Amino acid sequence: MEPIRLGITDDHEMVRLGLVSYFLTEPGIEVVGEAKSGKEGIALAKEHMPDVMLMDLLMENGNGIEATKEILGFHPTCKIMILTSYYDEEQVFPALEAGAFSYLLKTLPAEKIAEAVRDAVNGQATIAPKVTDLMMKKLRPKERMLHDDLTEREIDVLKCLGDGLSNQEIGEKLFIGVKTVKTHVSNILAKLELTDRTQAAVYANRHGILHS
Amino acid sequence: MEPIRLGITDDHEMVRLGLVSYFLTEPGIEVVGEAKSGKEGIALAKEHMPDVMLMDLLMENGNGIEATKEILGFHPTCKIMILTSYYDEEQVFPALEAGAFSYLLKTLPAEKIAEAVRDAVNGQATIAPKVTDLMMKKLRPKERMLHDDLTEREIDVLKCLGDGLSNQEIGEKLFIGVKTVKTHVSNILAKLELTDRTQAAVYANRHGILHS
DNA sequence: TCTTTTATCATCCTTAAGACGGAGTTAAAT
DNA sequence: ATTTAACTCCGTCTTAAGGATGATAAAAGA
Repeated sequence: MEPIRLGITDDHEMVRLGLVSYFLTEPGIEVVGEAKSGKEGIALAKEHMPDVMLMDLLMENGNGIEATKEILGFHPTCKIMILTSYYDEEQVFPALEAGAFSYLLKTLPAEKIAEAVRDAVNGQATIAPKVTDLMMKKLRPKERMLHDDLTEREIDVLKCLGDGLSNQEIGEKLFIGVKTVKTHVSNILAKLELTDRTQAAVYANRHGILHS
Repeated sequence: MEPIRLGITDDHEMVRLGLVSYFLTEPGIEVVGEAKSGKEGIALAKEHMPDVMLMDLLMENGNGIEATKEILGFHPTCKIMILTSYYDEEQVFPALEAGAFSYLLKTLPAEKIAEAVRDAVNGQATIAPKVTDLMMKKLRPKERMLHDDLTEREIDVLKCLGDGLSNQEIGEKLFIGVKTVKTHVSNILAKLELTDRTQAAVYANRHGILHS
């Protein structure tokens, strides 16, 4: 049987070293190339068309998510396996949306990683338990936020309230009249079931409705 | 010249592999042992008394900071070099207080790590730039908080403001008259250089002045 | 002991806030 | 074509908020 052709993209030199040295002793898996950035990873994939690519996420030059999309563009059967230290929501979902096949944490023993590589070739994805937890949390119907009912403009006003601005100041900031602001504020208070702008300011701050 | 005797404590198998395989090719540095937890690291240090120990921080069984303290207890000349992925305040300062000699990030190329190990033996500490940034931030005299001037009672009132309570409600909660509350609020606004209760509420929330 | 700070309550005055109702415009949805 | 929703603006009315100022009593310092 042909060995599995594996690519490695990771900006940590030691991680690359560790993986390479491990897979040297691992029969059936051949490391066909290493890359230390997203860009290099893309080039590597183009050149060697590996069966599986181990891909770090946070890298200096072109992140793993972009690289994943790119690679799948010209090599759609490549099994791209995210191998990262983090498991933030910010990372996990974009990565999976980009088409990553597996999602592993670097805490995983090398043996398990090799196993996951073999599984990937057989169509079996491996997702780290901590990541599945996150997915469950995200996928379960999230509670309806009161402020989902707010219109865009009302959100604008609420953000200003969250900064402690007066109606006058809000009007100047949003280029609308004070009366208009008062209307928005009243509507906001009604929708959020609050009694005054101070509570609205607290609401905005505690729910992270702030100027981005 | 005797080779530098190096210990490695890290729960990531790949990192250990990477380090070991790198130092195999590095003259003058000999890896005398590996450990995959704080506890193992302590045992390793006890057994081999290495000149330098590369130490991860976040590990399952006994973290790197505890291990650092412990090891320096019986082997005070050991240069313990933190090698971690993170650089939170939460990690950096306890680690340095514990007696860690250097603080490196895993993003560092292997070559630089070897260099840092040699430097450590010669008494030259290496601290990652991102970490020194943190240190500067922490060490610079922290700005006087405006609310240091507030009296206890005013803090009580400010906490209530932070919850969006009206003067009436605050009075009921603190068992004082509305007039008194107004006095306190006015004093708070003057001391914090704010214009109204809404800004005070924002201040309270953003500075974490909340009911504990 | 004398002074300062803190906490309490008070009066007068001004105004920003907010409720309520009405209305015109645009854009999207039906 | 009609309805609905969103954004805008206007006026009236009521009240909570807040500034300025003063007073009293207890506690803490000097």
